[in-house]
Amino acid sequence: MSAFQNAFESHDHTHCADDVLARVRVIVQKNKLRLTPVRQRTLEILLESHKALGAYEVLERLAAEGFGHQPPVAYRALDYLVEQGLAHRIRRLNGFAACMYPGADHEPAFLICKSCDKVAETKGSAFDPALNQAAKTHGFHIERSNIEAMGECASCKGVL
Amino acid sequence: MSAFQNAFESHDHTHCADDVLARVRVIVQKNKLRLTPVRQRTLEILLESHKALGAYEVLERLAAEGFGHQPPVAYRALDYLVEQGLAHRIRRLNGFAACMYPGADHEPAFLICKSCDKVAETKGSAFDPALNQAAKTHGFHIERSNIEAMGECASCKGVL
DNA sequence: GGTTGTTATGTTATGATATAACTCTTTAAA
DNA sequence: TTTAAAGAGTTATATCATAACATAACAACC
Repeated sequence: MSAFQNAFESHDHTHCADDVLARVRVIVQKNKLRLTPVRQRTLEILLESHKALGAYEVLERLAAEGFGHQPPVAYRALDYLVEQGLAHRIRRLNGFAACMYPGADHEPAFLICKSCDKVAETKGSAFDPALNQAAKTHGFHIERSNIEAMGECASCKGVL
Repeated sequence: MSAFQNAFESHDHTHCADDVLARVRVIVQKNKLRLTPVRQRTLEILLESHKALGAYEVLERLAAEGFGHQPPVAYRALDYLVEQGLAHRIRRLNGFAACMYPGADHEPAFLICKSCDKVAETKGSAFDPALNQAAKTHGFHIERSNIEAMGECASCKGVL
């Protein structure tokens, strides 16, 4: 089973973000997470776009809204969200993006458009089969994995 | 077709590294690459271990051997190797590792052991099927992709 | 073989990303 | 209502990466 949140197509983004937030609320209840104001707001900021934001971009926003002004404020909130599976780190961009499938327990994979900078996440539940096979054969135990694919989205291809 | 250079198992590493270097020499000839002293030495340094090295670690080594002392010296050599497919960037570790399959035109995937810090590369030629499928369906054109899996290797599992 | 455009190497300086270490506050639980 | 733990804020600094510029080496052409 697989799903794909097409960040690249135009869509009702308010609905899209609200939907994620609603699912997050359920998880927060269920797992008794402490989604404090900074953390909640950080998640909302990530959800405003399908782009990966740098910690300092997030910090700027938080500071402007009356939260702390120093890097650890943003990093801590972001790290917490990542730990809880509510956000992902996009290494290639030194950035963070909200998880589009919170609670789904998946190994995230991303399509990153080099032109519009947006990031789409797929919810494939499993590790890459080839890598998984190689790992099994050699006794390597995979704990986490992630895939980042660079390229160009349909909209941007059309435009160029 | 798939292959796996098991960095985690004990092996004749001199042979392992020499073998890669031999294949690199062929590629250099064929593609008329300019594998200058800094670049060659940088590659050799990466090949000394199966670990990903930070640019500043490489720089220290280069500087000690009479090359330049400033960050761009290392970054340029490393970037060149990456561009030519002779090395890979391991984002998760902010590091670089020699490519174990130079010339094979593959989408690299890595197993990274959290205990011993070594990195093994698989040579699966293609993109992850699930992601590739999602991309196709939505008109996204993947140019490059990479997979990084964290976990623990067989040797380390045994030790712990 | 010298001129010339290109690539490579080195420098200084700075930008961007990330964390350590500590203080005060809030929260939850005894 | 005290108290231990978690959170949020601070200052300072570590780590990773690149911009911009000067000099040297190379190769290709007349």
